[in-house]
Amino acid sequence: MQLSCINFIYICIMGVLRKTKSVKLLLTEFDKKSSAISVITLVDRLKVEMNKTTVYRILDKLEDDGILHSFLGKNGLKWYAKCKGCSSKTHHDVHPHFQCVSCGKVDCLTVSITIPEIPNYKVEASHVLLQGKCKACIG
Amino acid sequence: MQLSCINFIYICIMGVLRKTKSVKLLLTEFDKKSSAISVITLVDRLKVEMNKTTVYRILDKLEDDGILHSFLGKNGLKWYAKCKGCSSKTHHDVHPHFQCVSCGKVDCLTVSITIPEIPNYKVEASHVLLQGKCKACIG
DNA sequence: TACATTATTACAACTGAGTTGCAAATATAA
DNA sequence: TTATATTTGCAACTCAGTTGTAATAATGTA
Repeated sequence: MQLSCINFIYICIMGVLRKTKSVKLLLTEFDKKSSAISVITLVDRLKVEMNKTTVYRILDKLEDDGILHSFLGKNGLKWYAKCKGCSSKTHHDVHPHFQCVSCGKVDCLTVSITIPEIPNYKVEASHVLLQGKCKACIG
Repeated sequence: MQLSCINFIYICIMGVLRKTKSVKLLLTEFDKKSSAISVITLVDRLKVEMNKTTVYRILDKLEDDGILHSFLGKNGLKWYAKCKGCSSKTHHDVHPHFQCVSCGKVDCLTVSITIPEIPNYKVEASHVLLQGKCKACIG
């Protein structure tokens, strides 16, 4: 059973993040969709309910608290998705992301990509963005 | 023996790219350094010699002609590096890039990273950005 | 419930990378 | 040298993301 964001936030220790109307609305967006959402989409979708600054600041805090993780899409735009098993201390979401060139959708992939040992370099983090066609767009 | 950019450009078929003073200056920058250079660095370094619009437009053309390839760094900023064995038709430079968190330097890595087959996804391109410490910053 | 404290929000103004339109300048071909 | 096509500088713009501040709302405590 996957815990919804809304439920999760009521259970987990959220640091100093308050249960405001804006926070709840934002989390509801991530409950609706399992795939990632770009910040510009969120700002546009919630423009009636809240200011774009609020969106940016809440997303930033939710990431700090290990509820969401962020990454950059193919144009350098920021995306967010739900974390699975992250804490505020460590983000375990170092997984690849897939962006469909047809419909633009971005998914978190569960496959793990092996980064080989590279002489003279000490690799500490990896960002893998794959592009191609998603299931719906292949047919 | 590695051909310098300046020499390379005189030999290769460059489409409709003209040998202007600005093009030569830009290519000289890539001859000086073997690692990648960010656009903002280039714009700043060449601000006396040319307009930033010129920098952006020349880089764009050099990429089209397979002389340079571009990718996004950790902040979504654009970087360029010399291509090795690319033509204007196909860019072979689908290699990982490494960005040092200490000094900010970005290198093209020669290692190849295997992207596994992913069910329901047709992967067409991959962007891999590794972060950590480079040789100079490990010690 | 009421109050004090602290976090959050809206708003407007800003930053900075990257883009666009256009007239003037320059490279190339004839 | 001239005609043609490309390139350049400039200014103004776009747009994602940030910052300061005053007002507002959530939380803890009495």
